[in-house]
Amino acid sequence: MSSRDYLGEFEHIVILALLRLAGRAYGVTVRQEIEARTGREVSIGAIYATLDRLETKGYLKSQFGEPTPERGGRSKRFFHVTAKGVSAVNRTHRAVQSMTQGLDLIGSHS
Amino acid sequence: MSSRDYLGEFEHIVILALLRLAGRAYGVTVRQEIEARTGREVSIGAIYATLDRLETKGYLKSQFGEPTPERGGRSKRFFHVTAKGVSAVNRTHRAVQSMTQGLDLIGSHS
DNA sequence: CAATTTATTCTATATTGTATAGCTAATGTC
DNA sequence: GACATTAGCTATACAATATAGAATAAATTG
Repeated sequence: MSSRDYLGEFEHIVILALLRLAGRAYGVTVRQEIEARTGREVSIGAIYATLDRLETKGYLKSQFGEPTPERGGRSKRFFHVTAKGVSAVNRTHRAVQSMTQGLDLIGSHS
Repeated sequence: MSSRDYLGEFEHIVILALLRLAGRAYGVTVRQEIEARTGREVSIGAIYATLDRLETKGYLKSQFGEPTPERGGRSKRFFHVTAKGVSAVNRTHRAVQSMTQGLDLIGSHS
């Protein structure tokens, strides 16, 4: 465990997108998945910046695939989560869960 | 909803601490609650900086209480979460949940 | 090879995360 | 009441994360 042990808010979302996209995760699909699921709009630049950071930390790995026979289309960079990345997700989840334990939320707060 | 709609990772933890501490949340107890629950050590400065930001965004409010009759017992600044703050927590939770839906985690990833 | 398309990289800036040091207001002691 | 001691809060600074937009690259087609 290095200096910052918990995933940032957006890092968390991005890494979850990778997990659910499994073998077909690359910039564009990651963005789509996040937008489709959460309704949150994010720039493609934001996606890549985060992917790069996560890879640097060893939570992801990536490799370029073969270009697909579509109009245009340079080759995609596919990402997958490492075991270390999965640990980070779990750690982050546990932290929130421990703080949420026994709270009802949706409360009546002024 | 303004520019950044989701709580940052630490903001999230801090606001959850306030919710569970209810009427007795102030700098010191917030810090204790987080450390006790998550095992995560945070400086008191980090706590206040985050509380101040959350208050600026309207997610919290604070007021000073009466000084307590202890040695050094100066008055505490008590914090409570606003309705807007509760909404932010829920929004953040929903985002993660929508991304987690149907994932097993604890997976076998390389 | 120019135009078009899909995808990635670069760059720049705002917001968050985090620690340390310093300041204030209480109480206790002589 | 001057001064030490204590609990709690503020100020400041800097590193890391979030985010957008423009620029660049690599394919495909006529």
